[in-house]
This record gives sequence, structure tokens and C-alpha cells, in this order.
Amino acid sequence: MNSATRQKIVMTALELFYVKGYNSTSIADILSRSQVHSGSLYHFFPGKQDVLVAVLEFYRDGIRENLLDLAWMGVDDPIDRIFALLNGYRTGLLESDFAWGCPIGNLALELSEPDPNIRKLLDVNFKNWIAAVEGCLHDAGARLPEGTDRHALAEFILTTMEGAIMQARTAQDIAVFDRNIAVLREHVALLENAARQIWIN
Amino acid sequence: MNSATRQKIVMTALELFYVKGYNSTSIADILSRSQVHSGSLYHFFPGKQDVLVAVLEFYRDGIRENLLDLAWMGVDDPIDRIFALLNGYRTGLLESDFAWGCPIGNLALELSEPDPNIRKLLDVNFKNWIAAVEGCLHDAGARLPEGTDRHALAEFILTTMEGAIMQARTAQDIAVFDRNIAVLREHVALLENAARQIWIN
DNA sequence: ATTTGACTTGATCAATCATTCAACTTTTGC
DNA sequence: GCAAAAGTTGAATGATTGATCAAGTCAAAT
Repeated sequence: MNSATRQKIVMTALELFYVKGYNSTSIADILSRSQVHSGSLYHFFPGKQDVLVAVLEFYRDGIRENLLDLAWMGVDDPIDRIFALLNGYRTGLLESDFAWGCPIGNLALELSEPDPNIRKLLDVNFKNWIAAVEGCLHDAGARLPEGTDRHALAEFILTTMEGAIMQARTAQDIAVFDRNIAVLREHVALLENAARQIWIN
Repeated sequence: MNSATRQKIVMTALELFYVKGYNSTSIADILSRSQVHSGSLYHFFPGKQDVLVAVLEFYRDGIRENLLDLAWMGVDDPIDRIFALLNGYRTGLLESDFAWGCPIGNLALELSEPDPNIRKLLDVNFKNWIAAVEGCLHDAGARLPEGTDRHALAEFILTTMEGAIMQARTAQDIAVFDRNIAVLREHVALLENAARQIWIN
């Protein structure tokens, strides 16, 4: 059930949805780009929306090897890992001349009234990202003040990333992204400071 | 050049673009909802994109009276004003059952390769919002540490708002929004603390 | 070797898309 | 009061949309 054709469709759709968005990507776009005929596509997928489901499942199942492992290669410090992850998106913005961003974030805002199934897949993708960052924050241990809500902070880091991408793309200026990350860095620094203060007293 | 018909078109398009997005809103949608005939629409606008331009200009020109004045009614403290503004979006999410969010943010992510004119309008809308918040931060004076980059902080507050909306909408859970705002509140509190520390020493 | 079922081909479909236009009505300027 | 301009009406256009399907290919199983 995972033929080369099916994979070609999913990867092409992934690429197109990422750059053009879901609604602006036509089935014809996917077909011509992937060199697949419509009958084949509809053999594997009941409809366009099911292609999106497959794309979101690909993101969901591959977050470790396609995202985290790459961003964290050679980075061990848990706090550094967080900013290494964010820096991956920065690189994407620069390399694509602000065409890329966060594929999940784009779809989350584009699809206004998504199918419940799709909404859940978007949500689980966010949740997995948050869980990964939350793991880093947990690994940071006593470097953060006791009682810090690490889940909320992980959500906040996703928030910062999404908002920073949105603004940088619109302004077509990476400096906006950098300033946002700098404020986040300062926030983390303030937390680490507060944790040290408690330690001293 | 600003007939009742034209206004009806712009306000209807504003509403539809907000809820359904730009690409998912058809001219036929705008026409049927606004009870206007296609000839009239194309009398005022060369095409669909020009309707979007008019909508974005409406946002740009009305930020004071349509957004800030409403959010800041009876709120004088500059820091309170910032969170009152954010609370306005929270109310929108709740009242619309997560259909609303930030109209500019939605469009910014939906339109992947926008016309330069449109991109600039999106950008200027963000910039005006940031300038308003930056004004509050300026009014906060010595409550923030000397040397605080108030522009960067204002950008960061927009970032927080956009990211919080995105996550709350996707999770369909206002608690996500609240947790994000709580972390931002904590960051501001840490800054105010730091400002006081400097004052004491 | 033949049958079976998975897969491919590509012409074709109805629906919807943004847009056009000629005829018509109303408002404005003189 | 009349001519020009502004605005309205709604049928029609061609392009594109997502989707269908009958005919064909191919590999594996019996």
C-alpha cells in the first residue's frame, strides 16, 4: 500500500502545499509535477483532502528523523537544542527567499474550517513539536526555576517561532525573526537568572 | 468613488476573507452575500485582488477607531492597554467559536507569493499594530529597564498574539491562548522586576 | 498458462472559477 | 432639459477545478 507512485504523490503534494498552500495547489499541479496520471492518484486517494491527510501523517511520523535529528546533530545542551531547532526554520526562510516557513502553521491558518480529522492532525503535529521542546526544558532541570510550567513555556516557544516566521515572511526581512528570537533568548536568560538567585539564597 | 455599493462589497469581502480566507472566498460568494451584481463589482474593482487591496486599506486606515479605541476604552495604564488589546482577540476567538483570529495574520500566511502591493499592505498593517504597542511600551517609561529594545518587544508581543491564536484555533482550546499570554505576562513582570532592581541599587 | 487484482492511462465530466460586456437606469453637471 | 457620466443588471465566456471511468498493463499467485 506504499508504492513508489503513492510516495511520489505525497512528497510532491508536501512540497506544493508547503510553498503554495493547500487551496492554491491543484490536483493538476500535483499530477504534472509528480508525472503521475489522475487515475493513479485517485486509485490511492479518495480525494484531494486525503492527500493532505497523508502529508500530515508523514510530518507526524517523521518529526524525529526529518526534523529533530537533523537540527540536533552535534548539539547536546538542552537549551541550545531549542535554539538550534528555531535556527533551522531561520535557515529555511533564508534559503527559500522567505517562501518556506512552518508547513503546519501555514495550513493551520489557511484551512479555516478544516475537517475534524485534518484539524486533529494539525493539532497532533503541533503537540509533538511542543513535546519535543518540553523534553529539552525538562532536561534543563534546575537551570530553570523550580515550579516553571515547562509545558506552557514549550507552547510559548512554538508561538514565538510561528509568529516570528509570519512577520519575517511578511516583512521579507530576517532581522525581524532575529529580534524575536533575541527576546525569547532574553526571557530564557531571565529565567536562568531567577533560578540561580533561588539557588544562592 | 465611495458609493454605498462599493462599501457593501468591501465590508462583505472583509467578513468573508476573515472567516474563509482569500482563496476560499469566490467572487460569487461576495456577490450573493452583498446582494451586488458582478457588473457592479467590476465597475469598482478591476479584479478580485483589488477587492483585497481595498479590504487591507480599510484595516490600515481604521486601526485606531476600529481596533485600538475599542480595546482601550476605559483602560489608561499602558501595560494594561497591551493586554487589553490581546484580550480583544481572545474574545473574538470565543465569540466566533475559533473562526476568527487575526485577519492580517491569516492572509499573511495564506498568500504565499503575494503581489508586492499586497505584501506591503500586510506589512504596513503589522507595522501599525507594532507601533501602537510600542507607544504603550514607551509610555511605560521607567517601569521597563533602561535600554530595553521597545520596538523588538512590541514585535514580540505581536508574535505572541499571532502564535497564541494559531495554536488556540488549532487545538480549539482557549486555555492554550491563556497559557501563552500568561508566559508573556511573566516576561513583562520579569522586566518590571529588573527595572525595580536597578532603581534600588 | 491463466487468472486475479493491483496499478496505469488519459479522455472526459459537471461544477465552479474570475471575468466580460452590451443593454439599461440613474445621477450629475451645465 | 439635455447630454455625459456613473452605476446597475444579468446572461455569457473560457479557463480551471476536483473527480470519474472504461480500457489497458503488469506482476504475482495458482
